Amino acid sequence: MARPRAFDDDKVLDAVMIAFWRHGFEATTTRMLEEATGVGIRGLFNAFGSKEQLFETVLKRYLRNISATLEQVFATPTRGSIDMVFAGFSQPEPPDAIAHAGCLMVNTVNELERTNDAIRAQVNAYRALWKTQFLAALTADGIADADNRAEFLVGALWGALNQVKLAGNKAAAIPLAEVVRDTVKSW
Amino acid sequence: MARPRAFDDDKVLDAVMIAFWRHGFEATTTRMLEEATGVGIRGLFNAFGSKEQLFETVLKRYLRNISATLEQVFATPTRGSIDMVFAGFSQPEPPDAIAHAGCLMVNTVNELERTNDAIRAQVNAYRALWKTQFLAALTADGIADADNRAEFLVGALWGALNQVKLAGNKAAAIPLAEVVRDTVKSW
DNA sequence: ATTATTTTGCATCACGCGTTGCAAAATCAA
DNA sequence: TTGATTTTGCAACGCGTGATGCAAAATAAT
Repeated sequence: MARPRAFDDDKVLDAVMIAFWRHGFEATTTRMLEEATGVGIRGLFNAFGSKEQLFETVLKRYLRNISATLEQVFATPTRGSIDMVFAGFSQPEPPDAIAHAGCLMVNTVNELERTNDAIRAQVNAYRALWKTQFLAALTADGIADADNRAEFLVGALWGALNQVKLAGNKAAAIPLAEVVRDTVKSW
Repeated sequence: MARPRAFDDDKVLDAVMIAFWRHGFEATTTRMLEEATGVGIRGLFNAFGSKEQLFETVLKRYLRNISATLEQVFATPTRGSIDMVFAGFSQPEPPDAIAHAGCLMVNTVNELERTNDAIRAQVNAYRALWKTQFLAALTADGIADADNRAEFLVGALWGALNQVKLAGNKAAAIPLAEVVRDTVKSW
């Protein structure tokens, strides 16, 4: 019927995600996307719409990825699940990872007013996802003041990720993470 | 000898600071600065240099402002000083304040690679300022593991400010702040 | 008044941005 | 092969950006 697409959508979206992750929405130019994906901008726009729609698609993908990981970690929600999250900062990252760029969603917070409502909604959804999981773990372990403490954990996590972005180094958040782990243990 | 400047430098820098605070460095255009200050861009550039230099000047000003406040709060550093910081989220803000925009320095983290080294250095200095004060308070109160805990407090504070920016509402960080206050009390 | 010096407003510059028009190329059912 | 349909690459567009050239305006010492 028609000419088939010459590139792998998943691979391209991953490359786009990394580009946005590293540089943010605004600072990532369409020319950079071309270079990162190896696909002409005409092809990208034809397949995924505008730059903003592309960003939206990528955020959805990011949310889905993390969500899948969280479902495993919090499969049986306990204090230990929370501990695993913050222990993650101490684990060395593979050389090809970009965990040193912080978190795509956290980084996006500062660009909210420059993007659309759908994007704002996704950042909020991401935050809500974390809170839900933390809350489940605290509740399952019968910990008091669970709601406020879940909110606290989300905030601490975002502070850690912000610090990672600032330092350009995942390990920079280890001291913070350690105190959080101790605090959770003490609840 | 020469024609005197027609505007008040302090007032202008305050207006510029608010503009950058609200929208970030990149998203604040020179035209917006004109409107915010009532001064033509030619006047601004003539007085303060380029947009980047202007941002640098404003960051320095911001750092100095907060530093002065911290010196008061931590004049006699104790647990209570730390408590005051996080209790601040519960205090209603005057209608003209822009505390709902989070913190200029925290917001700037995401723009670091798009600006120069001097700006990166100032953000780091700001973070170091907070850590120093927290550390002094913890040490003065003879609290163990002071260094890590000071790091933790900075991270928690930045997470809170990031949340404020996301919600556009200072009160959004209250649950987090309350847990931090309790935690500090328990040390 | 004259002169030296700085500020100011206007118009404008070159540049990079996101996006699109268009026609050639590629595919596959008929 | 034909024809319908989609993708692709090239060039280009309009727009907003940070920054500047220039001359008029404003000051204060001489």
